[in-house]
Amino acid sequence: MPARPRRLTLRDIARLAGVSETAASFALNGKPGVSDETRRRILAVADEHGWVPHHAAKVLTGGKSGTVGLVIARSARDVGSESFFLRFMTGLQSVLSERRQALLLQVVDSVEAEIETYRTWQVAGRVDAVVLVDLRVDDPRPDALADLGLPALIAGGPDPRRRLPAVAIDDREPMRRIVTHLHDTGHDSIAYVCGAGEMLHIARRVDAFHTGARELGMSGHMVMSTDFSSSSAAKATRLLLSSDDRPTALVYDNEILAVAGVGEIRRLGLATPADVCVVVWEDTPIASAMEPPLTALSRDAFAFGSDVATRLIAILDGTDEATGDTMESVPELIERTSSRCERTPPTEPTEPAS
Amino acid sequence: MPARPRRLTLRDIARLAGVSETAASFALNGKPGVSDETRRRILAVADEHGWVPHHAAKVLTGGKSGTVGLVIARSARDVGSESFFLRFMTGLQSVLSERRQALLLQVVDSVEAEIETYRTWQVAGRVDAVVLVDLRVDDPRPDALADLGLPALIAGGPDPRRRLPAVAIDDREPMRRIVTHLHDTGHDSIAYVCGAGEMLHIARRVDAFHTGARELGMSGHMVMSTDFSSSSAAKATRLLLSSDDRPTALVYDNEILAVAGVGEIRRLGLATPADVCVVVWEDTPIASAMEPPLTALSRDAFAFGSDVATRLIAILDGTDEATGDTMESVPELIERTSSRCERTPPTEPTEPAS
DNA sequence: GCGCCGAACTAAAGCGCTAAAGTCGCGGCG
DNA sequence: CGCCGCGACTTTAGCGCTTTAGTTCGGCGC
Repeated sequence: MPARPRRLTLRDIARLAGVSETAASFALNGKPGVSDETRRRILAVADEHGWVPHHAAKVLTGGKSGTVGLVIARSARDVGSESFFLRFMTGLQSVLSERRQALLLQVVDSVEAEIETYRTWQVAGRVDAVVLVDLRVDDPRPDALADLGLPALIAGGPDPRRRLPAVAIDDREPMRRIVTHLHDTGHDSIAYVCGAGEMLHIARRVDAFHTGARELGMSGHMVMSTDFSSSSAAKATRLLLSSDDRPTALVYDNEILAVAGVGEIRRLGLATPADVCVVVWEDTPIASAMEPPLTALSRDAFAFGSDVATRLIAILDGTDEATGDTMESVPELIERTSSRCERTPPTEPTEPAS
Repeated sequence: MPARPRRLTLRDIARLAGVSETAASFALNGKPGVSDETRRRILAVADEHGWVPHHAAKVLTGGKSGTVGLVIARSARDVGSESFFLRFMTGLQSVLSERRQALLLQVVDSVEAEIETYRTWQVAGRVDAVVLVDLRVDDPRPDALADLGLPALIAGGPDPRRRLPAVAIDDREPMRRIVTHLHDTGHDSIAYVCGAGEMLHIARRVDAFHTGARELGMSGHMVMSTDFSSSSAAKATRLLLSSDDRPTALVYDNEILAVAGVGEIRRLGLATPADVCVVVWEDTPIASAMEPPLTALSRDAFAFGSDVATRLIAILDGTDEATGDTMESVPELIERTSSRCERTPPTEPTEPAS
């Protein structure tokens, strides 16, 4: 077996084209200083040999690393449960790939480890920017990143302290729509089975849920927080439905919870939508294929990912002032059978009992 | 705002510790050539200032890039549908993170673009190795990678031409078990709704499906290939069940197809498992939470990912001869209600009609 | 004919690190 | 007593690229 030939360097290309390294560098980077004729020749040689600049060398000489970082702080086995995240990442990638930006991925198990990863990446020059996901209540990460001076964009904020820009998601309006929809179809007591309460977006949804129900004068509005697992969704459902004045509609945070919930409802001898209506906060193929098909909030995770990537690239290019938030469009509520019940629509608002 | 201080270099650390750069380098890399005393001092200084070597510089001086590449060649919007992939990636990451290996991710839309990405990564020195997924029938990638000389490990092979090592998955045995299970519970005509037929693993499953059914003397065994979408799964189901001698059991390739299938079965006025039994090739929370709960093949995608990562690291360390295949353990078939039918078990094998 | 200018190049330095090749002092040995 | 060898360093070169400071040379004005 012949020794693998040393990889081609700029020097080789320059020699082959009969010019200096500098000339070759100018030509290949589209800088002035070489005649068109020479430039063409150099490019031809480089192309012919399939030359690609050595990444490390380029970075070392002040170049950008061409890499965006993403670290996920969840217990590793949990990450894979819902499809939102993968769809989001794919959307991110679709834009990044086009711009020849790579995605550096890391899964860690705590927010502290995540911050440490950012520091290391920053100091080692591994990434040009990072995307921050899963913002928590009282999250130390935006501050940490701002202090580090590592360009960052929050996916799903906004940052309560406004130190980092965000592609924000409005969780309140969709929740308001869901609650209104349920109210308009005759429900007076509803419940929300949500994920981990320390997530900022969950906290916002919970708040909007209560506020919305209260404003519409509903008599019951309960929230049960789960750990995003099927079993705890089933348990929450059982608890909620076993009370005497049980809610007539349940809102689930994602497809995993909803599937578990619907199963549990059936097991309790109740029917959907006749006895209990169901709404899911995520429209996946699962939602529409279930029996009955589930009313769902149709968020476009892929588009969200590409929006984040697009904004991030603008920030890196300096064409975005890297401050302030952009807002994702409010998702549509796709009404399906699971919330099509025969309750009498609310009559004229009755005088409150008090 | 004070100008951000220049990042600390090895030179700074060396100066602060009162030694030469080389001494510092030796100390920080655990190489001989410095006294314990000096080494301690250097380490203390580096630690105190939170020094981390500049990645690009390290790579440039012959170091490994500390990065593993993964490129996914699917139409971007398709990637997010099934959970297997994300769980696999998380498993990968869990091991890689521990070893401070980063994962470089790229989504492209064709196998050709994928090969081009490998070439660029290789020449630019961006990755030390890559993981190859979604092997196709007549896949050009293993050969391309072998020719490039870029260390690679196939997740889910084996490579038909044996040019690359693989962490192989046995698709035949699980399929044999599924078919046998169905046969033993009294089915004589079964069908398999699979994904894209050009995938190598799908081709193997299809083959095992037919072979198994034939060996057990079943009178019907049909296969319908889909594009992994809900709608085409529903269509396949409809077609299969509308024939006069319709199959009494359906096998689906993943949770998306199964959910769509079960919905369609119900829409056709048939019941599961009474009229049609269902088995899914993937046990997710969805499978167990559905009504009825689905009999499913319990593959551990997370463990698969970590096995791949472990083997890859061994290859990079040179502790693995980087040839030959390791085999994932055969997944268990979790029997649930969806395949618990009341058909009479097969009597003594009857004489073939011929 | 001479100086000057700009275009088209080249030489050399430097990014942050590693590694091969010194240097220096000291104990041991014939 | 001179020399060898060795441990503990330092000096120097070099990884592949960019960039700053030259260098050359042809043309142009006067």
